Amino acid sequence: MLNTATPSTPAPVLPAIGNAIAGQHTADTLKLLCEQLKPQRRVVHTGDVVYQAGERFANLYILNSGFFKIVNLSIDGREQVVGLKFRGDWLGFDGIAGTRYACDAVAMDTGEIWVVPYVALLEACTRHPALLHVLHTAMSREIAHDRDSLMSVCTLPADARVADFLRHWAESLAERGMRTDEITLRMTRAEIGNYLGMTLESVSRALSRLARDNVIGFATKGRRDVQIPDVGALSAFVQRCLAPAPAMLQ
Amino acid sequence: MLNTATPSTPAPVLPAIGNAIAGQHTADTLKLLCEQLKPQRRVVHTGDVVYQAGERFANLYILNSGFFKIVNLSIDGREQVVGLKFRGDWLGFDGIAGTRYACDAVAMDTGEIWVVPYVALLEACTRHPALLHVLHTAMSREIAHDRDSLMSVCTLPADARVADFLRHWAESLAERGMRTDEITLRMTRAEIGNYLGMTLESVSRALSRLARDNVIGFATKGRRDVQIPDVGALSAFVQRCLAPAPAMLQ
DNA sequence: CGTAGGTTTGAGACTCCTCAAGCATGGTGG
DNA sequence: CCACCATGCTTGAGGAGTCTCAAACCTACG
Repeated sequence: MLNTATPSTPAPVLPAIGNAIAGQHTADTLKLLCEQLKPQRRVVHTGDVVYQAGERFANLYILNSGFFKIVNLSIDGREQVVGLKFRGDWLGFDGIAGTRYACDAVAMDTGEIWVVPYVALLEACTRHPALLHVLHTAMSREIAHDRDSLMSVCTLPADARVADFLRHWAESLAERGMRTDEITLRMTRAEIGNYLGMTLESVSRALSRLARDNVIGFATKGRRDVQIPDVGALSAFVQRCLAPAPAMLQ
Repeated sequence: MLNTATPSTPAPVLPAIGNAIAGQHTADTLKLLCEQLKPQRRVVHTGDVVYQAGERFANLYILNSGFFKIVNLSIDGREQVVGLKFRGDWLGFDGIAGTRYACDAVAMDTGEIWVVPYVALLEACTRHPALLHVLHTAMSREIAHDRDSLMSVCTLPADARVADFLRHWAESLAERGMRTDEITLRMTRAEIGNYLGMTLESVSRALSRLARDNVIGFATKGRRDVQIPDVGALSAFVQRCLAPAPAMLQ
């Protein structure tokens, strides 16, 4: 659980399938926010808690670099990873409604977050309406994505869920202009399984099958790094899982 | 699938376990919105589509009465109920980010919605900042609730999921000042199962078990109406499902 | 009164979980 | 430097839970 020396946000690199301006949108938005809000910057390391369930809500956080998980806790002690956040994402929306945060936000790597007091943000929005739309867009995206997660968990078998998880991860990186052909999962199998509603053993088996089918590859050393030569192959794998025996030997 | 003659929002009635001002918060918020926004009112009937995935985003909708489902659609044709909405809830947040709605919103009963053009809402917010906080609260609640749904699906066995679903439904009604001792499920078993990530048969079996354990009851005629004498019993049932064999016979 | 849609219940199949063992990796201290 | 340990990963065997398929029932409606 110690910090790796290298932060997880290398200089943006072209994604495998080249959209030359990939990541530009994220970068532009971040620039706007930084200029308008002059946020306090805070460096976090693996395991650092950005905010905690029950803590009084005051700030939103914008992720400039690093990688974070959102963990929901139930009264009876169940623990559930309900979200994963990358550069450009916001943290803390869950706190607006109840005056207290509803879950934990934990860094899974070294990174930098921008602290934005909610009241200061609202004030800035009156001066600069574009900010308000950026905020709403971020919340809207989160709502839409949470629904997609629910659909994945509800409609996909275990193997497809893992494939879809990797696909989404790769696409998130691509949107931010980062390379997707080899990604480093900074989550254990147990965390992935928790997020996807399955056991760590099932995650491991799913990954093994994906590797056997050459949909993904493993780096020479260790199995934390996953090679994704073709993101489309992951989508195809998902479809194959959904069609039990399509036109097998047609 | 025809409309029932009676709309689903009777005059607010005290909830089973009396919080004398239950529903007051919802009512107050709706009053504020109505006064400030003077929204266009629209009556909908069972099956009416409020908005559709792909349709150009322009409006948000506030639910004054009735009962609605949010349906996500995947490219490959999977269909997933990802949300249920009651009086006081908002519809359409998913459209803000992408300029188009990301899912379908469908009425499951006769009801009334208030149409609020997004740009008009923003304009009104500059004049009346309290509106902005109401909007953000609504979005925040939605985010928090979506996460709770994901946790339910990921961590609870089938029976507990159904119990938790009923508990949440009853609490939603209670918050709005409606009676919770006998509720009418306006969803088929298939829809419930889809929402909870299980088959209609499993839902049916779960309900039968809940009835056998006297956690719920069925009305004399038909099995659409569910009696919930004690919402706490549903929570207890969920806990019992989570503790496989706790202190069985000491 | 017949039909259609929704529900219940059963039996068998299949997926995924549980439990267990063995292996790999990386850090620590002798 | 290497033995040692902790942690995480993989794989197998067996079992629990859920799904699939099928039949029968019930209710509403024409």
